[in-house]
Amino acid sequence: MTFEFQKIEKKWQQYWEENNTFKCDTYDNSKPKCYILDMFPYPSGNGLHVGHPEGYTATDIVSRVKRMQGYNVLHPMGWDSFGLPAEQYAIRTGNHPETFTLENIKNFKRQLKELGFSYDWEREIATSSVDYYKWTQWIFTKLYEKGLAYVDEIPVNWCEALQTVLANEEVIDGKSEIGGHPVVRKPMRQWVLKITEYAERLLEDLELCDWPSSTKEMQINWIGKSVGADVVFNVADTDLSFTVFTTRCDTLFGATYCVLAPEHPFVDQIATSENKEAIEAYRREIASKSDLERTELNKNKTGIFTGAYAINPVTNKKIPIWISDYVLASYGHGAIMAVPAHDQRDYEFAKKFGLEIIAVLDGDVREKAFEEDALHINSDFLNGLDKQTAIDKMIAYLEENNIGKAKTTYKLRDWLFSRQRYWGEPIPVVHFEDGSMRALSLEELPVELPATTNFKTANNGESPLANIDSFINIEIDGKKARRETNTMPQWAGSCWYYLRYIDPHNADMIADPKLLEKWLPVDLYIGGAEHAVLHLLYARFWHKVLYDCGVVTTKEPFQKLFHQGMILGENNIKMSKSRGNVVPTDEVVATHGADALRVYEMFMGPLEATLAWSPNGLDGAKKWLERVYRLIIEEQKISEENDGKLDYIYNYTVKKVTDDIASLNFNTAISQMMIFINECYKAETIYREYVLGFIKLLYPFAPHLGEELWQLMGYRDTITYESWPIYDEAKLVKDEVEIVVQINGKLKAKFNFKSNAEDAEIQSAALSNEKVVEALANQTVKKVIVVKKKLVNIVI
RNA sequence: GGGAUUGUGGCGGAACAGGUAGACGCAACGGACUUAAAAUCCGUCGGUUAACAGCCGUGGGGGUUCGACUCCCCCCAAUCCCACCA
Repeated sequence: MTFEFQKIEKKWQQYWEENNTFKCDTYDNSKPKCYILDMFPYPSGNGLHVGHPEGYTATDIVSRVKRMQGYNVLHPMGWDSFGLPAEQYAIRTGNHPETFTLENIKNFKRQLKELGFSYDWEREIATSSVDYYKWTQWIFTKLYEKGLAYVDEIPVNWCEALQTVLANEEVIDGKSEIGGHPVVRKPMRQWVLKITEYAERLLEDLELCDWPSSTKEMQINWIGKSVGADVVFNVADTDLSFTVFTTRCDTLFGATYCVLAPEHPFVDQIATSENKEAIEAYRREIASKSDLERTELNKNKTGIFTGAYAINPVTNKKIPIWISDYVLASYGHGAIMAVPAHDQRDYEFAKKFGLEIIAVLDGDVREKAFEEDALHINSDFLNGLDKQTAIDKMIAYLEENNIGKAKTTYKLRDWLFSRQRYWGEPIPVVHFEDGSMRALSLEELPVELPATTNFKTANNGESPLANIDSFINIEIDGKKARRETNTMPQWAGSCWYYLRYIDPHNADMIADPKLLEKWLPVDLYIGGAEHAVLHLLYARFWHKVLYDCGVVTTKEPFQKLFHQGMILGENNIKMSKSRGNVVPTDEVVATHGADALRVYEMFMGPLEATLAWSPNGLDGAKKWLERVYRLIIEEQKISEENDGKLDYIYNYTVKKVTDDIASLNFNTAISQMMIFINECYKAETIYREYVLGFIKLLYPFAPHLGEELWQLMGYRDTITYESWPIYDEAKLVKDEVEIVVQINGKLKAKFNFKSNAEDAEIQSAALSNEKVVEALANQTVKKVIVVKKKLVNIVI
């Protein structure tokens, strides 16, 4: 008889549902809290494939163990349900995106339930439901009030195919992240969030986060702090001046020319008439190149002389001002001072156009720029100084003479926050006829999405909401007003969802402050590494704003973060519909069951590893569960008496599984359970207590089978709140241990010896070992190294 | 170009405050049980070899050490992130 997983899994899923087994009472303070969170999914029309449940299984295991260890566990799930696919579906079919979204949610929910995850479904949220996005809008009004949300006419990434604006983060190599459509620059009125104001805190507080170092590294790079100075250059024979940013103001004596970004508006003011035509031509050439081409060509510097000269503020020499696309308009001031002797890019440019190269650091600049550290030369008051001293002195000089100052810049840009889409949170702002505007108050929220059947972008690229007169034209404060028609990007809802789970049905507040204080931060957060800089940076930003508003009391939202790896198709390629290598969870659940899927995915390898799907491996997991079932149900070996033979292996297994789960090493936890089961097959009898303990260890991984076996052992209630097994330290001490004998580091013999032996005893036992004596014949022993309980190494 | 991570059997992976390399599983092979197959149970399974003797083996080359998958230096390869960032 093998166990009928379909029947068993259904049975327990039903039991959990009927008994509300995983309900979390957030007000219950009798136990310590533990908040375990998954990155919630976008409910796509395709449903779950086997890649989805890897992270969900990991958090589910931890949640189930924590419950058994006496924690009050908050383990919720919801839907990141605003998004582009639903909108595109709506445009295509004319059906409302909500209908489509709700259907998908229903399907996802069914699938997640069939995988046996222990979510408290009473806390389910969806970012596209009015009850939820009312509070997303409320947070926006807080941002607005703090001056962190502003309108600007800025060149944006416009995607013609998607008819929308994309954030820089959503554009990859000049193409949209979703769909790979071409993206062009176009000036438009946009809402922008001042994330740059939080750059320093976002950087500093990474220290507080127990996160993978690679993720922190990516955020650090993304924020891109660089410390340097602004230096003001006057334009010769005019009253004009411009500012450059440099990290090496100490090399200012070597600045022999300046370069402006071609798009820099200042260029038009200073360019001499004979150069204007060439400049325009150059600009056109640049504009026609994609970003990719621009970087590809970076070996060959191009540029045009403007005809104007700047005055080097320390040498007072006239130096030419050029334009070149190697200077980016979007970074710093879009202008640089060029020090060709000590910057390879400047060096190449200077060589190509025959510009002066003056070494100000003591190094060889004949072949290439000298970019190492050295003492200063040709630098007047900086001569003989090292880098840092020279920088400090130069900054002091600049500030004294009012020609520059210390400055820190960040690569991080303000967050382009508006989208010209229907299926998103309407930005809760109204515009009056006099040009003023205001954010709506809490009483005026939510701004609901109006019903419509036309989901296409309005002319001139405006949101579809601009087509709906009844939505736009309102009267407020006794005046005629127009509603803002832009909506928020998909990231908005996911910036704060972890707060709402804590108090999901609160109609008066975002959440009860007492609960927020108690439950934050999230103790464990698991999700894909692809969110390392987008979602995880935006959410941290909003959290800090809410911290400043007094809504939350922790500086950071997610204490421990972990990224699960990707599951590739059998052919070692990323699963995708077009490649036809997607394995849907429904299929696996039908043929192997949820428990087998969970055990297999956790056993495949380390949680963070990217691994290929293997049907054989899945079979193996199922067979092992059957083997466990047979052992307990059929073998008739269970005894009320303990013969002691499994003492060590049982206690070691409890310890190993407990420790491995704590460190998220699920693969080795499972292998240890397998070893235990193998030992049980060899044993004559198995002590009943050990069977019960093992079932508890198994339960978080294979919850349906765990519950079933628990019941078959005679218990009526769920195993969910039984206490986690404890190991007996004393039983982990062996009387005898195996001692290895090496000669010159190579294994020669092994023998068993009492574990509490002294070095001398072990040594003499080793030296009198038969094999060792044989190997040592005619050799002189130089030295003997003894490691207690482990080995003896004889040097000859 | 910069940064990060990773290289272990036919395959996924164990083991690293330096101490028996290859746990556990998959595949393969053998045996038992079957009329037979599947399933199951019991074995074997890095290479070389007649050998459970010896030798060689953790991407390659050096080094430190009684002893190195583990530490140090130099290469090589792969993956990811950033990329003319001043």
